[in-house]
Amino acid sequence: MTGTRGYHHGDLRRALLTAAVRVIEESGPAALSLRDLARRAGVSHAAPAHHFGDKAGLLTALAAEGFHLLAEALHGAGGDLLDRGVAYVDFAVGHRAHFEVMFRPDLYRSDAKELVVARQRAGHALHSGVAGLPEGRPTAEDPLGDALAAWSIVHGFATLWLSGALPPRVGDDPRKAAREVIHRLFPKP
Amino acid sequence: MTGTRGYHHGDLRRALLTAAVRVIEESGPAALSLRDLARRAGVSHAAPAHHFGDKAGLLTALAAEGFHLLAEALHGAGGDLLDRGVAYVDFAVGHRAHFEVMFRPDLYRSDAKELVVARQRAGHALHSGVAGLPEGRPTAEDPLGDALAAWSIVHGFATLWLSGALPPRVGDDPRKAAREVIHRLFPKP
DNA sequence: TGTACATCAGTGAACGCGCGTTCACTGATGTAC
DNA sequence: TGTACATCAGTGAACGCGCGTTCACTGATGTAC
Repeated sequence: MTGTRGYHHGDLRRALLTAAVRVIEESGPAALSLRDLARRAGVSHAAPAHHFGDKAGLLTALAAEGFHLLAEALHGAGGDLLDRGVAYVDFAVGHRAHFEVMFRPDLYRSDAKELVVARQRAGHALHSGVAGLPEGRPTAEDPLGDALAAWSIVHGFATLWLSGALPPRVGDDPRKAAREVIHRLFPKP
Repeated sequence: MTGTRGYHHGDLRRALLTAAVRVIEESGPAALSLRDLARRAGVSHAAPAHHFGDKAGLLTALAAEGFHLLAEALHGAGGDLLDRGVAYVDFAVGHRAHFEVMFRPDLYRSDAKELVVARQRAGHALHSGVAGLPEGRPTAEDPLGDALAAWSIVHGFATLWLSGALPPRVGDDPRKAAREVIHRLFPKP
C-alpha cells in the first residue's frame, strides 16, 4: 500500500488536519480554505464536509487536538515550574499552527464538547503544580495570582517570539531565552 | 456642514481607518474587506485604493498608528514600571484592533518607512526606564533580560485577556488584575 | 462460500456570492496669470 | 475679478477568481444469513 489509493482515502480526517497545520504555518489561519485542503489531500473539494461539516468544525478539531497536545507537553515536563514554563513555550514554537488557533476562539466553536474537554485538560495541566512550589515569596498565599502571572509570562514570551516582534539580540534559541525570562518571575535562591 | 457631503468626502482616509477599527473589533482582521469599508464610509468601492493602494497598505497605516498610540500611552504613564505595565495592558484592551494588527506582521508591510519609524518609537518607549529601576534584584545586572520579562508578562496578560482565555474569577477589571500580575515580577519591598 | 443489503466515504457538476483590481470617466479644488 | 488649466478625489461598470454549500450519484466496505 505505497502511494496508490482507491476510492476511499484511508485517513482523510488526519490528512486534512495535517494539511491545515501546514497551511496555517505558512500563511496563517485566514488563508485556510476547505477547497485548498481537499486539493492538498488529493480529494474532491466536497469531501471535507463529510468529516468536519464546515470550516469551523475543522478548526474546532484542530484546537481540541492542540489543547490535548499542550496538556501532554506540560505533563511530560515534570513538576518544576521552570521546566513547565519552558515546555509551554516549546509547545507554542513547535506547534505554532495549533497554538495560534487555540487562542483565537472566534475561529472555532468554543462550546463544542470535544473542545471543552480538551481545554479543561490543558487547564488542569497548567494550574496543577503551581500551588505548592514557590517558597518564601511575598505572594505565596495567592496561588491563583501566581498561576496567572506564570501563564502570562510564558504566553507573552511565546506570542512575541512567534510574531517576530523580539529584537535579534534575544537570540535564536527560544528555550534558553524563555528560561531566562521565567527565572525572573520565580527566582531560585 | 452637517451630514451632507459633495463629491469629495473630506477625510476619507480617517473614515476608512475608523471603519476598519470597528470591523476588526467586531469580527477580527480576517473579516476586513476594502469594499465593506468603502460601503461603511458611504463611498464607491474603488475609492480606498486612492488612499492606501491596497489592503496591506491600509493595515500598514493602522499598525503604524497603533505603534504611535502605544508610544504615547507609555510616555503618559510616567516612569514607574508598574504603571507602565498597566498602561500597556490598558492600551491593548482599549485599542484591541490596533493591538491585534500590530502583532500580526503578515498582514501588513513591516518594511514600510512609516511603520519602521512608528515601531522604533514604541520600542524606545518600551525599553526606556526599565534599566534603572529595579533595586537589589538578583538579575539587576541584566536590564535587557528585565525588559524582556516585563514585556512578556504584560503582553501575555493582555493577549490572554483579549482572547477570553482567562477564567471568570480573574474579574472584569483588566487594570486591577494586570497590576497584581505585574507586581509579582517586580515586587516592591 | 456465496449472496443480498445497508452503510459509509468520496465524486463532480452546479449555484450564487463577495472579493480585489483595472480603467476610462467626471466633478471639485487650487493655482497661475 | 476673471479665465484657463492642472491636479486630485471619487465614480461606476466590468473582469475574472476562489470560495462555501448543496445534491443526486457511485464506488467500496462490512454484516447478516
